Amino acid sequence: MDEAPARLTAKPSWLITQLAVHAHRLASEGFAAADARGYHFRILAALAEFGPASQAALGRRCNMDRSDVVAAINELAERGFVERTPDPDDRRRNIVSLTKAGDRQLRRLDEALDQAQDDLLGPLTAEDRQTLTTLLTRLLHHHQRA
Amino acid sequence: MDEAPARLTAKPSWLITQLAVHAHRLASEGFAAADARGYHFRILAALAEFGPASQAALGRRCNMDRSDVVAAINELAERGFVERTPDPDDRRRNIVSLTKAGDRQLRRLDEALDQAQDDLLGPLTAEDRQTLTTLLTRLLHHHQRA
DNA sequence: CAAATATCAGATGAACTGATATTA
DNA sequence: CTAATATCAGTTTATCTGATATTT
Repeated sequence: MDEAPARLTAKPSWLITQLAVHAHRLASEGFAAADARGYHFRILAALAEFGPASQAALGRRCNMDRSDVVAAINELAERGFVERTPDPDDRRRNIVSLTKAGDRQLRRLDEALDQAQDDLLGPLTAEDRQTLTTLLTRLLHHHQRA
Repeated sequence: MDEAPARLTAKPSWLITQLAVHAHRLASEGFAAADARGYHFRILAALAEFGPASQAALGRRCNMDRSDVVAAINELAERGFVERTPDPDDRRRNIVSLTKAGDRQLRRLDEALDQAQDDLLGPLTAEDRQTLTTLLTRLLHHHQRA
C-alpha cells in the first residue's frame, strides 16, 4: 500500500471513511459465517434491547430506511428469527418480535462482532479504545441530534 | 432519532460506520458544489503531492480499484483537470498529470473538504481533534500494512 | 512463459426515492 | 384532509470481478 497524500491522511473524515471500509469488511466476514448481514444484527439487537416494535420504529432505532427494514424483516422472518404480527391497537402497524431462534442468532452475531472489533482495534490499548469510543460517541450524538 | 441499542453504541465499529455516513454526506455535499466526487479529490490530491503517476500507481495511493481509476481519469480529463500521455519508457502505462485548471479545482475541493471537516468535528476541541486523528491514523496504518 | 497495465462490461451491496394502499 | 405505516419497484453510488489486449 503506497502512502496516501497528506491532504487526505491529515483529515479525520478521510480516516473515518477509510477505516469504515475495514470495519465493514471485518464485521461482514464475521457475519457471513452465520449467513447474516450487518442490518440483520442491528434489527435483532434493537429487538433484544427494547422489545417488540413496529417496523418504522426499528428503522428509526437502527438508522435504516423504511423500505430496507421491510426487506430485512422478510429475510429474518423467513428463517424464523423474528415474527411479524398485526398490532391490534393500530392496524397500520406490524409488531415485530424476537423468537428464541432469533435470540440465539443474535448471540452468534454478537460474538462475531466482538471478534471483528478486536481485530479492528488491534493496536490500541484498553485506554485508547475507551478514548476513541468516547470521542466517536460525542461526534455521533452531535450529528444525530440534528 | 431514537437511541440505538447498546450492543451497537458501545462498539467503535458501529460508531465508525455510522459516522462514516455523516462524513461522506458532508464531504459529498461540499464537493457537489464543484460538481465533483470524493474520488476526484483523491486523485487530484495524489497528483499534486506526488507528481505525475501511472493509473495503477494512483489506484494504490488512493485506495481505488483499477477500473474505477479509469472512469475517474476519464471524467477529470474531459474537464481538463488532468492529462493522460503515454509513458515512452513503458508503453503499458499512461502518465497522468495535473493541469493548471486541475490545481485550481483541487483548491476548491480542498476548501470544501475543510468546511465539511469542521462540520463533522463540530463539538470537539482542537486537542480532541488531534487525539482522534492520532488514534484513527494508528488504526488505519495497522490495517493497511496487512 | 508470467506479471503488470489499461480498459470494458457487468455484478454486488448499501442507501435512498417515488408511488400506493391502508389506517389513525 | 393530514400524517404515519408498510410495501413494492426502481435509482444511485461506491466498490469489486472477470475478461481482454498490450507490453514488460
